[in-house]
Amino acid sequence: MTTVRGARARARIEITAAIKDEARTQLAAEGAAKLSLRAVARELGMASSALYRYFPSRDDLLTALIIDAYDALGAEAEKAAADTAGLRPLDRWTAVCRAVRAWALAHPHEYALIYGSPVPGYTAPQDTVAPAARVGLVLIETARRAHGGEGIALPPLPEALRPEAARLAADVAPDLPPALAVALVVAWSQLFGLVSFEVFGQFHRVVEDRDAFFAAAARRLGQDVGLLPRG
Amino acid sequence: MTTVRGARARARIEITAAIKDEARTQLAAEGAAKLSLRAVARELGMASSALYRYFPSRDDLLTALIIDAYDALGAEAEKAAADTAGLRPLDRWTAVCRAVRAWALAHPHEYALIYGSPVPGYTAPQDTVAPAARVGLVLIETARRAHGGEGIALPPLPEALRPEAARLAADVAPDLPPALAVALVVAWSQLFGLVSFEVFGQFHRVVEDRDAFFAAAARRLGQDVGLLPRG
DNA sequence: ACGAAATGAGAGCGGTGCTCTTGATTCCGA
DNA sequence: TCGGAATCAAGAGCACCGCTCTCATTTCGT
Repeated sequence: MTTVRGARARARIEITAAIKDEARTQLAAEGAAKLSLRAVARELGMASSALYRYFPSRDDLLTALIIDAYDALGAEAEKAAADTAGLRPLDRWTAVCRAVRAWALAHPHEYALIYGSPVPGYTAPQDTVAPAARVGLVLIETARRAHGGEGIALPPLPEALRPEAARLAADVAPDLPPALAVALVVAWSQLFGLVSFEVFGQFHRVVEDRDAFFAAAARRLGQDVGLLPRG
Repeated sequence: MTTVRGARARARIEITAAIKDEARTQLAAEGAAKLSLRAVARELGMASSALYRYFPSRDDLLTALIIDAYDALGAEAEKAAADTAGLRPLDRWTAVCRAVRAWALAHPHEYALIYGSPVPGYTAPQDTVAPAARVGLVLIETARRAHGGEGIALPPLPEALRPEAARLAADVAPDLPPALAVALVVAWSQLFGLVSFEVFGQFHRVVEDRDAFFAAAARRLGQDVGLLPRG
C-alpha cells in the first residue's frame, strides 16, 4: 500500500530519515531542550523553512523521535526476552530489566524524552501509545509463560482494589489472575523508577555499585510478581 | 546574621520573591519549557534586563525553583510523618507516600522539574542535594522508628551486594542493618516510579482507580522494607 | 557630603519557531 | 504528450527568546 511511486516519494522518505537522524544526533549531544530545527536544517544544508515540509512543527519532530525511542527500547526488551527463551522465568525477567536499563544508560536523552517530563504537550499523541506499551507487553509475556505451568502464589488483594484489579486484568491480560495483573503494573512502574533514578542522577553519591544494586532490585521485582528463584 | 540592613536590602528580598512567585505561576501554567524571563519581567512591570540583577541566568532561576520544589515536597512528607506520629509504622509509611503523591498531583510541573528530565544542566547544582534528600530522610526515619523495638525480618542480601550494602548503610544510616538500607533505597526509587508514572501519564488507559492502586502499592512498598501489617 | 556600590531602563546582538511568498521541479491524467 | 496541479526549496520577515552593554538614577557606608 505504501509503495514508492517515484523519485519524489523516495526522496521524501530519505530526507525525512536524514532529518530524524540529524535530530537524534543533536538530541544525544545536547538534550531535547537544545534541539533546534534551524540547526538541523543548517547541518543538512537546507533552508530551515524547507524542513517544515517534512515536520509541521518542532513538536511533531519530537513526537517522531519519541516513537522511535519507544520502539528502540521495546525492541531491546523483546530481544532480551527472545535471547533467554530457554531460561527460568526469573532469569528471563531480570534479563529484560537489564536490557531496559542498559538502553536507558546508553541513550539518556532519548530515555528522558520518553520517561522524563512530557515536554511537547500535556497529553501524549495517539501514535505513541502502541510503541509505549511494548516493554510492558514483554513483562506480561514473561510472567504469562511462568504462570502457564502451575499457579503463582501472590498475596491476596486488598478489598478496595478488587474491582480495579478485575478491570485492569480484563484490559491488559484477560487470561491472568487479577492479583498478577496488578503486581505486573506495579513492577512495571517500579522498574522505570529504578532506571529513572539512575539515569537522572538521583543515585549520585547514594548508590555506588549500581550494577549490583540494580541486579538485586530487578530480581526482587521479579519475585514480587510471583517468579520463584528456582524451579 | 542575614539581618535586613535597610530599605534596599528589603526591596531586594521582596523583588526576588516576587520574581520566583511569578515564575512559579508561569511554570504551573505552561511548564518549564515555556518559562520565559522576559514574560516574568513583563508581568512584574520591569525591564527584562533588570531581572538579571537578581538571577544571573534562566538556569539560576530554575535552580531556585527546583530547590523550592524539593523543600515544599520535603515539608509535605515531614508534615505527614509528624501528623501520624502515633500510628503504626506501616500506616505512617503509607501516609508519607500519600503525601508525596498528593503534592505531585497538585504541582505536576514542579514535580516534573525535580523528578523529570534534569533540564538545566547535566549535573545538579550543589545547593539542591540537601533539599533533595528530605523525602528520603523521612522514609529512613519512619523505618528507623519501626526498627527500634524488635528487628525487622528482611530476606538476606545476595552475596554480590554485600559490600555496596555495607557502604550504603554506613553513608545513609549507620545504625540500620545493611539489608534495610538497601531496601529503603529501592523502595524510595520505586515510590517515585509509581508517582512519576501517574503524573506523567503512563497510567493513562491502564490504571483507572489510581487512589486504590497507589494505596495498595505504597502499602506493599512498606512491607518490602519490613514494616508489618499489624503489630 | 561625597564617592562607591547597587539598581533600573533601553538598545542591541544572535538565536529561535514559524509563516508567507516566489519560483522551480515533478507528477499525473486527459 | 502536454499542460494543469501538486510538491518542494529558498528567502525574507515576524515575534519572541536569553543575554550583554551602556548609561542615568538611586541608595549606602564612611
